[in-house]
Amino acid sequence: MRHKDDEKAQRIKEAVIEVVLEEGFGGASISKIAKRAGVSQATVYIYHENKESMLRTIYIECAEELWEYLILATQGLRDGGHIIEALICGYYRFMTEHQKLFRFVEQFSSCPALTHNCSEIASYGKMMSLLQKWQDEAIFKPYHVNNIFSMIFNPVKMLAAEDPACQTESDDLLWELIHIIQTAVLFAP
Amino acid sequence: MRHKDDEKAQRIKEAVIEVVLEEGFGGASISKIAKRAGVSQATVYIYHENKESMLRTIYIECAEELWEYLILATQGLRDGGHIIEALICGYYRFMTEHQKLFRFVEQFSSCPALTHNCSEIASYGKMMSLLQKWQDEAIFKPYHVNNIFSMIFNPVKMLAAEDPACQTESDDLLWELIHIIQTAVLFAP
Amino acid sequence: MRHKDDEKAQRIKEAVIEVVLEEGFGGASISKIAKRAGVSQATVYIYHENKESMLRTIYIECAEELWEYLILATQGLRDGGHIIEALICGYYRFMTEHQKLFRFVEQFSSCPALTHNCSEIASYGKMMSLLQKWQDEAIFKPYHVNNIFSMIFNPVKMLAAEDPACQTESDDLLWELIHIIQTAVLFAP
Amino acid sequence: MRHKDDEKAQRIKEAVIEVVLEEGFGGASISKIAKRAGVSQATVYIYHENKESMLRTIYIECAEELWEYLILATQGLRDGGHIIEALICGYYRFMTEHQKLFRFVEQFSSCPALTHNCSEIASYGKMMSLLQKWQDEAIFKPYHVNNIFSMIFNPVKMLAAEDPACQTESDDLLWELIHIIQTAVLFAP
DNA sequence: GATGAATGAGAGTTCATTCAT
DNA sequence: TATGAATGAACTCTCATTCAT
Repeated sequence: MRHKDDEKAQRIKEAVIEVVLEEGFGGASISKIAKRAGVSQATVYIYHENKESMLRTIYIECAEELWEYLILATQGLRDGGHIIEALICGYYRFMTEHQKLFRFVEQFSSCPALTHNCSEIASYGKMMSLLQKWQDEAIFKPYHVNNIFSMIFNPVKMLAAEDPACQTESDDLLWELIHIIQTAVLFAP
Repeated sequence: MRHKDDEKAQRIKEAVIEVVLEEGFGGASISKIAKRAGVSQATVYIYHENKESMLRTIYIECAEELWEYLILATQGLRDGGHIIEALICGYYRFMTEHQKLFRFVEQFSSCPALTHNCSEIASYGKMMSLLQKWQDEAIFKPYHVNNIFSMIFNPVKMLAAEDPACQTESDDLLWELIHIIQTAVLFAP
Repeated sequence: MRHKDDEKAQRIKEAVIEVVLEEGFGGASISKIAKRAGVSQATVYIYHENKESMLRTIYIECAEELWEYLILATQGLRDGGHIIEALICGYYRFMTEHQKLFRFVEQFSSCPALTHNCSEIASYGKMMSLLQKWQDEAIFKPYHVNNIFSMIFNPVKMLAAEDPACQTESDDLLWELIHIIQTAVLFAP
Repeated sequence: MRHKDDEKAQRIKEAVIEVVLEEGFGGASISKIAKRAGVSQATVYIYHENKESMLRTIYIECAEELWEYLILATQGLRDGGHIIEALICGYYRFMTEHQKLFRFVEQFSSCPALTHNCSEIASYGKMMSLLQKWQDEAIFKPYHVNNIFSMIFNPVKMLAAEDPACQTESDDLLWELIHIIQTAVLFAP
């Protein structure tokens, strides 16, 4: 299961994401994935033990990528306003710049039948610890960290669904949202 | 495709929801659904034209149920604080009381391959209009209605994922959340 | 199994013929036939014991119709030339005027799996006897009656396949064919 | 859909022909065909895209075989009497020596629902050209080539239906038929 | 006489997976 | 490492047929 050709592994990963998004988990067959990746079906089994583990592996990689991106985006920041701006903007930027990847993660994580043994996303845990740390430092109001998390990351998701044509309007919504969350979660200056 | 036996239709609907939640959309086969509903596979096709339209029909029914429930919960309310409380509490109550149904809707709506022609949920539109009306009446702060919507309904979803054992903790989180949103979206009293 | 509504029986018969011609025997399902006839599937079983016997019954009716038509067309004729003209012309006329019915018979009779117990077409036997009688009367050359039969009825079939647009050309072919067969089967005048 | 094992392809072809003859097109299921060929159902789909194209492909192969056989049988002949003898005898011999194959072609070609896009039989066209050539050389009487074709090939078909027990009687009929057609289509010597 | 509802059986097709090459 | 060929199991869906109304 160790591989020579990392480019082939990458092609398979992209194929999985694209096919899942286009056809749903039901329609994402090894045959379609292999065709899209330009390899034979048997080759897929050189890089992955079976279909389930393939999906899980790729999901975890994608989720890690998302949270690591956000952790990086806040590195060194100490001001609450900047932190929230960095998180929401970063989340939004990731969403738009890696649309497929992001949607794949969303779709996967909302399916209990798939997620039920995928709590192992390291950088998600790291992000939770960061939030906790910032709260310990009294950067946020003294709310439960879960609620802080929800307030920061859930509302912005809706912008992913928007018509990507109206870029300007999306930007307006985004900055308004940042302002709302800042006011809600931070102490007045 | 016309029916007499509404109880059979109901059994099929429940079976669909349960099987989808247990096995995901990929694993939800007609055979499993029929077995769970206690009818023959062929009978499923008396009540639904095909699998895709079956899933869509049931999804729309469930989504309508959710939003109608919330519309009812706010009927007659005129105070911003009460409205937000009713919406968030109602959402939470619906989530816990109709857990399967709710999770089915969530899972379905995060799958683009399925949703792509399901924008036809009437009472979702009605809810948006209500939000707009309240905002026209200056009950909410003058934010975009989309952001209002996101703030109210997205954070509370996270509570659905919580361990349902700690009822008390969930309640704490809920009331804190209501308070946060009220402060964020309403004018100070 | 005796019926009131002969018009319904007729509608079913026509539906069978049309559906078989359009979809082949493989695609001719009771459901399609019933829909085309404007009755319920169950009603078909009031008029026919089962699918196989339905097809056989209708086939025999159609075949009888064809041969009876030809027997009538030669009634009273005593001259060889006229007889052959009447048979070939009659066959051709039947073919074009009852195209569906004729093609149904052709298709059915070339399928051994269906015909294997349908040798019971009375007027086909009568036609063979007529040919035998005419030969006994030395109207035809002293060939085997089977060959006489083949010569008269098989070549003309090909005209059924022709482009029905070129009516004139078909007519030309027909009259030439009649002439050929007359010369081949009759004594020179 | 590319193959290595031509013997397997051949086994499938034979299975198709046999099952179609025994059960008709309606009864010829992939499952029966696969069982008869000694392969799994899925294997059939390695050699053929789907059932319809499988039947069509095999039909065309068989029809080509028939007409090529007859073209070969007349190669080098220049005398009208010999040509007609070769064609009718050849047709009859092919019919008896490749009975299954022949009946399969007959049954298939009389089913409009199947044939509707199978006019692509190359050697059938070649045979028509040959007939035309012979007629241009004044070997046949100046009849339409379609009628010549009908006269030569249609009557002999009937012998395929005869009880194959009476070999002697069949031979009698055959030679008589050849004589009839020769007289009809050729100039008197 | 007529039908809507129901179903077991089976249709064609695709699945995830294996293995010899 | 990579793959074409192979397959048992499972898929969605339709079949011919029955029966209570």
